[in-house]
Amino acid sequence: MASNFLFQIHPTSGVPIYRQLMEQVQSHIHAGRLPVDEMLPSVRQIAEELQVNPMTVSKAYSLLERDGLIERVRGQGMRVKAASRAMLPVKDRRQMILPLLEQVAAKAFQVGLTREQVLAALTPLLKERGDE
Amino acid sequence: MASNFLFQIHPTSGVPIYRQLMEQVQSHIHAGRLPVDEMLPSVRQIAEELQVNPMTVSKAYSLLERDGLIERVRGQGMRVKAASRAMLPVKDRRQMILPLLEQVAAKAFQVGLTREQVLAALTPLLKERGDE
DNA sequence: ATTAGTGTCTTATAGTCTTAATACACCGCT
DNA sequence: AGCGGTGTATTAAGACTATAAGACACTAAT
Repeated sequence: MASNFLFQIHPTSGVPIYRQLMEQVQSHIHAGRLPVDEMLPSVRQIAEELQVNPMTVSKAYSLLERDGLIERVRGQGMRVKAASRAMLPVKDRRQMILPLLEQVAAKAFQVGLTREQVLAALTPLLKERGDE
Repeated sequence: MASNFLFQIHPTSGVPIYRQLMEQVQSHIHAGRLPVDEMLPSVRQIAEELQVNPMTVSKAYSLLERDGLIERVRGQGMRVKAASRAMLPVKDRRQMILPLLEQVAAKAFQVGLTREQVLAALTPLLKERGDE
């Protein structure tokens, strides 16, 4: 029940489920929300919660292992790899959100919204810096 | 050669090409960049410029016609439909960028960036309000 | 030893996305 | 009538995505 807040799928986005999962695991690791040596939620657990096929989750895990972010512990599950540079400095974490921000800029231009209008719409959506 | 700046495809995003095209046409119409009765770039023209199959472009156009945004003029091409509420008020155009902004908020939280850090990264990407 | 829990492999099925090459009906113009 | 321009239908193929049901090797705990 721990991964309730960790993952969520947008079925209408067009982005494959396994890729959405990969991105989110990666983000959580780099944000320090999934510390090194922490065990990830099991394949079947995520599959159950998100109402998704276990093999789809397994695919995301396999690719993350291939990328060196997590490692497989036989009979136990997946673990955040020590070698993975978890908890990156702010500068690098900013890098991770940049593509999305560029997308926002492009969309704002297409829709014809000014800088101020975009910022005014975004600001209330961002958390005030409560926990951690 | 007119559609050079109107459309651009992100091949790595995972989002189907025809859906990227649909979104951008829709944005351009609602921003007033494609006025009512304006003829859209031809299927073959877009296909050539984006190095994409004509049927993929046609699929986007067909779905946009089904949605009532554009209409087919036999032997000529596609035209921005009069009934389509082009040039929406700011309030409605803001609505169109909202899902993307929510995505930013979620990602910012995952990556562990504060509100100020996100705004500081986004601001320079947004155009200063030059033309139109 | 048994049980329940890991991730993964296998086989099969279905659907979506994209490309390719051809062909058609239509329009505007010469 | 002919030409070049519209969008679209057709057929075929290939790659990718997701699901289903079953099986396997392994581990931890009882």
